[in-house]
Amino acid sequence: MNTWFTSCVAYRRTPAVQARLDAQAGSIVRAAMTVLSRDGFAGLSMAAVAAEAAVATGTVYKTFSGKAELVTAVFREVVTGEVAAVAAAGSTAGAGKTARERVTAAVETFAGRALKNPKLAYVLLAEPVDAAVDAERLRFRRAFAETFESAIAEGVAIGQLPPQDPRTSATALVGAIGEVLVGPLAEQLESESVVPELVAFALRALGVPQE
Amino acid sequence: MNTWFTSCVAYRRTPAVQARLDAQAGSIVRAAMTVLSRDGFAGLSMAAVAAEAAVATGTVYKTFSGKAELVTAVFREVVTGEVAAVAAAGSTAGAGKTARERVTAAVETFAGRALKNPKLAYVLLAEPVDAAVDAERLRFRRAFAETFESAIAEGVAIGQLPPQDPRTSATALVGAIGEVLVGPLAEQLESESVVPELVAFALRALGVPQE
DNA sequence: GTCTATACGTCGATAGAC
DNA sequence: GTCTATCGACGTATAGAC
Repeated sequence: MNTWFTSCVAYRRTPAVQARLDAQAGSIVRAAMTVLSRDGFAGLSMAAVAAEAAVATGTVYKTFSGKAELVTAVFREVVTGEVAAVAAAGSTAGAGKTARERVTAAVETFAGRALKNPKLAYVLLAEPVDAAVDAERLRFRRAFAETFESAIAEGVAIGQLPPQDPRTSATALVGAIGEVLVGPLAEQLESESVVPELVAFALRALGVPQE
Repeated sequence: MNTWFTSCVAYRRTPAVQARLDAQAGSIVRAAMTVLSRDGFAGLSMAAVAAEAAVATGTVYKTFSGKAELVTAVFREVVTGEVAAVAAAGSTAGAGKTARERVTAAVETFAGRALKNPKLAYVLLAEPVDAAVDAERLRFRRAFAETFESAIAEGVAIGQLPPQDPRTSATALVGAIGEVLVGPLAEQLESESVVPELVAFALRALGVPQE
């Protein structure tokens, strides 16, 4: 009668098993990213992810309680990477950079990465899906804005940028870039001129001195 | 047994009846706008709309096949009005206006109307709902961008604005304004300074000469 | 309005880990 | 030997086609 209880306590998840489970979770998320980049949310079915990860559908539910959880996990994973890339490009780390150089680098990174992976970018920015994804997008946009905000604040502080509310300018810039990219991304055309136009717009908008 | 069939064929919709049906459709749409402004999409149930319009729920289905159709009808109705207001504000009609005056008027109108009716603006711009509404939003944003585009093109043509792609700038501006408004709208705070900040951002972004 | 098809989530069986 | 992770097929709901 107590056999279940005692033996259950006796069983412990060993480090090896835990590591394997963790690796599996990572593998499933990566598979989902692959599917998302290729087929968008429209193609992101549990079956497709399971197939891509080479596991059974039931196995996916061991790590994610349902599709919603999987979707948000993948979304966050991708966004984290994108934000990090843009933050690095616009970072103050390379000291001695002018505001012009930093803004240019950040915008080019943002837009350039999007245009190199248009399907994924469209998915992140605009593909009509559902309320849960919309809510994630709001967070995503804010995360981007925050990386811009500190850079702008510093530019204003050291007089390289004219007086302005860094939070507003950063938010506006993220909205501007996102909105402009939606068109080209939706139609899969990589219009060459869009990135330079966007950089010029951003430089003017932040009041970066000409040349 | 045939009574239904014969009377159906014999029955013709008179102009008076048609007019009443049209009026009722308009009344239902207006009721839906009221509900939307007050409770957002979350409160936009067929029952709530019917109650607001003082008709039975079944009556709503006479003019709209389902909730999706009602939602898009209302969305389009509201958007048409907003676009017209902004277009009028930034219009070339008042000839002799400088680019600065027109940009300022358009942005102030856009943002001002949004902040006067925050719930409705939040609904139009950002409230997470579903794919159908998201798709409508994309059209909505483009409609706005087109009104800005012609004004910018003219400003560039007559040399009041520096060379730039009017389509890109217009799209970017719509994205910027929308993104900035989402924050204040979501939290129902009417931060005083946001409109002037937004105007300043827009003037810089389009390259309007200082003062 | 009905019908089909697609996809989510579950369940029992099997194989392997402890 | 016991327990658990994995598999894959099935039930069900919903959306889209005719």
